[in-house]
Amino acid sequence: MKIKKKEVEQRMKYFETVCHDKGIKLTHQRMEIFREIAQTEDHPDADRVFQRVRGRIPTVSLDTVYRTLWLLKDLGLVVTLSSSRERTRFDANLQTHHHFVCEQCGFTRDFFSDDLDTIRLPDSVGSLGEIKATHVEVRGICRKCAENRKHIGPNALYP
Amino acid sequence: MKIKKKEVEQRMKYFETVCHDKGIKLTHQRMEIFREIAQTEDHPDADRVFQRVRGRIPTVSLDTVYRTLWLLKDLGLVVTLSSSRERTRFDANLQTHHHFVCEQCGFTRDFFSDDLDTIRLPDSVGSLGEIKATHVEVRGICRKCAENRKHIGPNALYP
DNA sequence: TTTAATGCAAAAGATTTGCAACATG
DNA sequence: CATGTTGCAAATCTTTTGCATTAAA
Repeated sequence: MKIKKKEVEQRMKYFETVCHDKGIKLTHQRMEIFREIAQTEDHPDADRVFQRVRGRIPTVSLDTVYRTLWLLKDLGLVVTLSSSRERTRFDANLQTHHHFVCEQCGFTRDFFSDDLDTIRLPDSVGSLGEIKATHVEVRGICRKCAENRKHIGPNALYP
Repeated sequence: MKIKKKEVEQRMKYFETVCHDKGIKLTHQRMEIFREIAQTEDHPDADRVFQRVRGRIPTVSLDTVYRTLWLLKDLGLVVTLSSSRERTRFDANLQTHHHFVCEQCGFTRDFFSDDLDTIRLPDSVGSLGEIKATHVEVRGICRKCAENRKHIGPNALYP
């Protein structure tokens, strides 16, 4: 599904502003890679972005796509589905439950809530398909990572 | 964090029952791999399971761990965090929103809900760390996949 | 004894890195 | 023009597969 042209233009403008403010060069590749994500609602992965951008810049390389994607994430211009650069993780707890995940170190802990288990979803969701399960993912910074940051100072990128 | 011994025993019992009922052989490796996930709350990935099981079965191989993990998932004995065997996917929508994900094909669509954006989390969550974002992941089967299943019949494993 | 499961080694996939050439500001 | 960015090729990491051997039922 396509995002409205006007919205895409706004996203591009914002992208350009952020890059300019942070002294990040606005290359042809970066613009097309960002545009690709900005103009679709289907949340492509790196390879899909690569395939599509290649249609417009035939010489673009996959590693540039990867580098740009993580850059965009660091700049806060895109978000990732499924927390981070993580491998698949397994859980033997079959009760309905939810997760807190640390964005920094991947620390994950279950939590339980009857309220959350019974949340009502908008009707529009039901029309997308048959719903099997609903669960809540809370992303944050765990205590240990917060503690480390304090010691190192607020500007440390990787504690 | 460790799961209570009694709970682990129950999970093991259930695992053994399911394997027996489905005619799946109860090998030493499978038992230790399942036990590893059943006895911890930290949701290990394949390699972490491998490292830990290796402490007890030094000759176990990583590919057996992978095969067993996916088998356990097919049997419904474990669940995976972050939907499926997917690569990281990117999203330029910075508004708070939620996702419907098809378990079969990975089809993903945003949805919005003021109710969900303001859900109240149990206090226990706050004690795990600083909360940055909360979002709801709905897993299901999209209409297209449901349609395909119908044509092929209810027993088709992979339409 | 029969059949499925394992371990090995190798293949296939995905992502990252070093470096010379190049483009942006 | 200076520096950051790209593309390439190669390295690295993760996951899967084919096949002979082994073990469960």
